[in-house]
Amino acid sequence: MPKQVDHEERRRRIAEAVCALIDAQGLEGVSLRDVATRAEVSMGAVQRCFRTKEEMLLFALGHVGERVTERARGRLVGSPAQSAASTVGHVVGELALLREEHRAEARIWLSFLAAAAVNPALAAGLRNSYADLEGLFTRLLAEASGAPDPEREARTLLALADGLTGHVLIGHRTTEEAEELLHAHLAGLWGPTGAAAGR
Amino acid sequence: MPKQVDHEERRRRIAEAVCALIDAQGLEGVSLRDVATRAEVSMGAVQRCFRTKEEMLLFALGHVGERVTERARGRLVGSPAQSAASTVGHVVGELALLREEHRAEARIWLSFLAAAAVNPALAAGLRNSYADLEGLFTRLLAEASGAPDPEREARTLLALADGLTGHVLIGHRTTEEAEELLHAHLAGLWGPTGAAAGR
DNA sequence: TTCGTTCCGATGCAATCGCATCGAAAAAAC
DNA sequence: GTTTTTTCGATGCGATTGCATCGGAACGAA
Repeated sequence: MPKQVDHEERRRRIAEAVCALIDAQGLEGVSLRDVATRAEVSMGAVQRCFRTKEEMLLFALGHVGERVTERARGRLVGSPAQSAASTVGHVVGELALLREEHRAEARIWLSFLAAAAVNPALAAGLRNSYADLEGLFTRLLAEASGAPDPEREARTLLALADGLTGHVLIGHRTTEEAEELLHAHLAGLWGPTGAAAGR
Repeated sequence: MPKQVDHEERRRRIAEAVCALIDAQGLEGVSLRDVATRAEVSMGAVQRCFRTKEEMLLFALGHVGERVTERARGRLVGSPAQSAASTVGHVVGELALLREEHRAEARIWLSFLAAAAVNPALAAGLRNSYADLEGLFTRLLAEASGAPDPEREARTLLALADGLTGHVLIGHRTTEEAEELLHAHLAGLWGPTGAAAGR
């Protein structure tokens, strides 16, 4: 009893459309009709995939969350031989979503963050991703730096990256400035005499 | 030819209503009708005060921006005799919008931030407030710490505060955790041996 | 008073929203 | 081949949106 089309694949496709729309016009600019058009499916298809709009957004949130953490994790295991310090720099750079190519994801992330402030379900979804990232950072910092409290450093780093991302998005900070600030902060982590991460 | 009612006063009143609505349901939940109802004025009044909805939102953004920077500045000059370190701690604590009483402002701020990512006019408004805050922080840090680059520290601090605020809003971080991280970061500023700011 | 101008609140309107429903096409069962 | 069941795309519906328009109240000048 094979279904006519792969449902999961379609959900993925719709999630991508949602992301594209959020990137272009923000969360408020996302209507079911536009999503259907962008995903090149009928409105009925969208409604069958997701019972309600909120359910759709929630899935899309999980989708980008997965992509982001996946990429950070990939960066991590992808360069096991490098110095831990350099690895931290790379992972954070990836995570901060500063690069132009990830600007879209940053906008999407920020939209969800703002929406989550008044929507418990979205907040729960976001917390999952944040917990993952924080754990990843903590483990990374634990083996990379001699800091006595890697968890504290990871939490600080995560918040700093998030804040910088927002500042870059509204043009209050350039990508270069943000990266420099991030690297300077990291350099301060392994003692005032330590060498900064590459770049 | 005195106007029947004070226009500026009314604009203020409407801005407050906008803020209250954003706090409760986010930016998407703000309609002209709801604003009028909340501000206890007619819809026509809202329309005469602001030609368009965007103009209204822009004014509201400026309104909260003024409130926030004003409060931070007030904190600054209000305690000139204290140690600079303690002052920094207080100002940042105020700015981070962590306290429950300022949670509403934090939500509003975050909403505008997300909207600004896809709305140049709002972004410009936000940049003004950020520039003010950054200048304030920079001057404060310059005379408070012996750090060689107070501007860098100010920028980092601002981003960290913003990031933490977001994390608190979605429940990924408690207010206490965030304050502790903020203070720990500050403590690291004036040399690893320096005393932390008061609490 | 009477006229003319200005300001006010209320209502109208076209567009769009999320969601429910429907007939037809396809698949499965027999 | 026929019938039954499921899945599809499309359309309908009530509600809500931002904005435009309208009749009347409030004021100053004559």
